[in-house]
This record gives sequence, structure tokens and C-alpha cells, in this order.
Amino acid sequence: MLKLSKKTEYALMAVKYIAMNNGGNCITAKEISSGYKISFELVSKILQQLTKFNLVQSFQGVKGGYTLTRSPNEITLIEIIKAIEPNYYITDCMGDTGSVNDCEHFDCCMIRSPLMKVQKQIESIFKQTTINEII
Amino acid sequence: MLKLSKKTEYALMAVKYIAMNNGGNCITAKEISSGYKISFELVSKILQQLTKFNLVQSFQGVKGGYTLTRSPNEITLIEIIKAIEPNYYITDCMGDTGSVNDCEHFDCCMIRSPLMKVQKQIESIFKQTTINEII
DNA sequence: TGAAATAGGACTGAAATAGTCTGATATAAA
DNA sequence: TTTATATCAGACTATTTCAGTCCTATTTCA
Repeated sequence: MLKLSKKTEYALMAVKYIAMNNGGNCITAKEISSGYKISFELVSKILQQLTKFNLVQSFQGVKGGYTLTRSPNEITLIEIIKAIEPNYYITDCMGDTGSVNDCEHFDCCMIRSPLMKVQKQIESIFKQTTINEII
Repeated sequence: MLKLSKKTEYALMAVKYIAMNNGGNCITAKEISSGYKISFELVSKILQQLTKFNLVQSFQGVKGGYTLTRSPNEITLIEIIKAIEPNYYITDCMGDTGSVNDCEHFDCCMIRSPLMKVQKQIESIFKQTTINEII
């Protein structure tokens, strides 16, 4: 279906929110949740995931929250996608797990390598787009 | 998930098959089905869809089958995607149905228009890729 | 008339997504 | 030391989408 997941959308919105309210203070999941009307639990999960990928830094406890680890013009779309989307390849056989040999169609259908080229081009777009551009 | 559907993959394979075996004769769904080991019914459906979008021409009855309506270097990836994928936009709010007003997040979250730009870039890749390149 | 082909709608099972629920851990402040 | 407010984390559920199947009708050639 060629669609970014809702989670990725929310991740972008969350990162944007943190970037915009960057007075040095932490931004809480609750703030983002109510600011954008997204389920609190969902936003939390996404922020935790972004933390794991070192895109945001978390602070626990009272007065805790999240800050960006880098400036918005140093964070690219591809990093967020890779952190959130379990699989961002345009076909299954391009993933880490799906090897060439998994293809059951006519000894690997041969549309794979041209599509790989398309994949690379799409990734290059994601690499070029920074968070700055979505603020 | 940012993935092309299996149907689109099969559509590409089918179009490729017809393009390669272009001795002027029709290619039947059965041929493609057994050649690529794809379910016959599925291939049929896909070819019917491609027919509706005038990418292939169908001939009914005995000796029937399919031919391309244009030469492979005149058919682009975007045309096949548009014919098969019900929704090829990277977010929901970009579709024909999903208007700006449908967005429930903070008066249209504002990541929409920068993502629209990304969408256009991706489409431009699909427009540039012809069937010739996948043969 | 029969065989071989496309046309097309209804249906099902499986997989992915979106979202919820519950409990644990950490920390600042009263 | 207690309490309120945060993050952290895993299990769970409902919904949607996708892939594939089934069945029937229609067309065409020999």
C-alpha cells in the first residue's frame, strides 16, 4: 500500500513538537498527546522507540520528559522511519531476512533488482529530508 | 509499511512477461500463471484491472489473451501502481477522499504539506521508471 | 455445440496495524 | 519517607488490509 504507518506520522509530529518547543526544557509525552490529540499510550510507545534509536533523550521521574539528541536539521526522515517502521522496503525480498533465495517466483522474478534501484532512490529522498523541513 | 502490494509485484511481472514474449500473439493468464507460479485467479484479476486502465488489451474467447497497448518504454511504473494500488499515497490525508479537513490532529498536523513534497518526489521516481527497465 | 478464454462479484483466512491495559521503575518535591 | 508524576515495557485486543479462493457468466473460435 506504500504508506507510512500512523506510528511514523505520530513520531514525526512528536519530534516536531519537541523541536518547536525547544526552550531547553523537557517535553512530556502527555503534552504531545494532548497537544496533537493522539493517544497517550501510543505516543509514549513511540517516544520510547525513538529513545532506543537515540533520536531523543529521555528523563525519567517528575520533571522528566524528552529532548532531541541533535538539532532538527541533523535528524533525517530516514532515521525516524528506520526507528519506527519494522520494514520499510518496497518489496518483501529486499529486507534483511528475505534473501534472494526466498523468492518462489521463477528463480527470483527479476523485477527485484530494478525495484532495488527504485528503493534506493526513495531512501535517498528520505535521507535528504530533515526534521527542519517539517517544521 | 511503505510496501508495494503483491498485486503490484505480480502486475509488473505479468506486464514484463507479455513484453518479453511479444511475438504479436496474445499471452494468456494461464501462461503467466504457470510461468511465474502465481495463482491463476489472482493473475487474471490483475490483468483485468490493467485492462480497465488501458495498459493491456484483452481478447476474449478461444485464442484470446492479452497484449500491451503500448511499447514497454512508454509504460511507466506509476501507471501500473495507479491501476493496482487503491491508495498509493504515503499518508491517508493525501488521497482523493481524505481532505485536509479530515485530519483530526491539531487542525491538520502540519506535517502534511512537507510530506506532500516527499510524495511528489517519490511519484517522480515512479514516473521515470519504465517497463523497459525491468526487463 | 463444446472447449478455452476473459469478466467479475462474493467470500475467507491470515497478517499487519492501531490502540488499550496493566504493572514496574525512576525521580523530584513536599 | 512518602507521594505525585514521569518513563519503561510487555501482553493483549479490535480493526483493517491483503492475498488468495470459489463460483458463475460471457465471449469466441473451431
